[in-house]
Amino acid sequence: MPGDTKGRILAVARELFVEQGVQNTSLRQISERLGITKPALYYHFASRDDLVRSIVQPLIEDIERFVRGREPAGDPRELLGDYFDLMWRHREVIVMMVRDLSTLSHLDLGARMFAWRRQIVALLLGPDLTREQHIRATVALGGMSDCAVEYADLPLEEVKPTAVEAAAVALGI
Amino acid sequence: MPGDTKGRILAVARELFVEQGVQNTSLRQISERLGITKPALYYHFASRDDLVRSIVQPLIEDIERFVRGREPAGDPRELLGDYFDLMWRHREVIVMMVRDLSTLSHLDLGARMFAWRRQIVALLLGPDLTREQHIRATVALGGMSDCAVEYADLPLEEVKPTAVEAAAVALGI
DNA sequence: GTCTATAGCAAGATAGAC
DNA sequence: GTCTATCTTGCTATAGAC
Repeated sequence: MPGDTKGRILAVARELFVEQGVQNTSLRQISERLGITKPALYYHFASRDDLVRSIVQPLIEDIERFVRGREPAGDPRELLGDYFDLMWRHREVIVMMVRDLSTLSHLDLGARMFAWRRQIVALLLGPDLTREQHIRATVALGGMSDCAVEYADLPLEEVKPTAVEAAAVALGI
Repeated sequence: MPGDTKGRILAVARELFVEQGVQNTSLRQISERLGITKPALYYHFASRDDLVRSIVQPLIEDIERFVRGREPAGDPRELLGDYFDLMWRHREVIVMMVRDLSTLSHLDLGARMFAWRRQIVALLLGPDLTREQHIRATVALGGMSDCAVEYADLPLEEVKPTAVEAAAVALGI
């Protein structure tokens, strides 16, 4: 683990991205904080985009696993809770993404997030939704991710039960 | 209204900012779409920031008026409805802001939005909140603004009643 | 009020030595 | 793997003529 420059780059980059935004962080800043030079970064990552992508990747894989590995018939409250856990696990990267959606849009993350949410709603309420159900689901899921971000510094168990409960009643379940 | 170049600049800039993000839009693009040159913009706006600020300003003033001009004793559902209307009126600019929060962070919009939301929650539930109430309020208000953005193309009356109702039950009122 | 021309800068990225 | 040096590009912004 020592000598693992690639890992250190990822850590420092994520730190800076979360702190001041992806767009407002240059490769120069990253390399300077690491005590190396800019070109050294290019030995480990093909491009700036490659670096950003590597940071977002774990979240993407986790979500895809989440929406695939479930059958629709489960307990909706449990699903809401698991979804909250997912948001919570990745809340740092989510803060980063949410603060720079337009920068990350060419990684087609906006469209993906849309698709994921639709799938999760389908798992919760079935594939055929009324507009009313759709809107309620937006309030519920949108509100829950806001919580994972806004209360990121509190202990999980002080946030999750209330957030899940509020989402559940918003959904009408 | 003709000859009002300043107004045309504002309109085109907002269009492009909403479409592709503030950060991804250059003054060159704005001037080209207008059929004028880049320096002409500087006759009407002191800087790029000045232009961005001019676009966001109406939303800011509207929110400040909203949180000031109310006494806490009103009907909470009516307040939720009026808040939804506010989000709805400015949904284009909100999309723009939300997609580039880190770019706009030097206008301290993040901090302001936080403060506004705190004030609105105080109007809804009083000044002394339990953590649980706080979390429920985050779900309710966060979910409602998500709706104003996600269903921006639908008619207001197809979205508002359900969104307000979902927010109200999430709040526990 | 709008133009041409350009200054000045910082970014991402590459070449090639060590 | 990391360095020095440099290329290229695009941006905001200004000077000054018309």
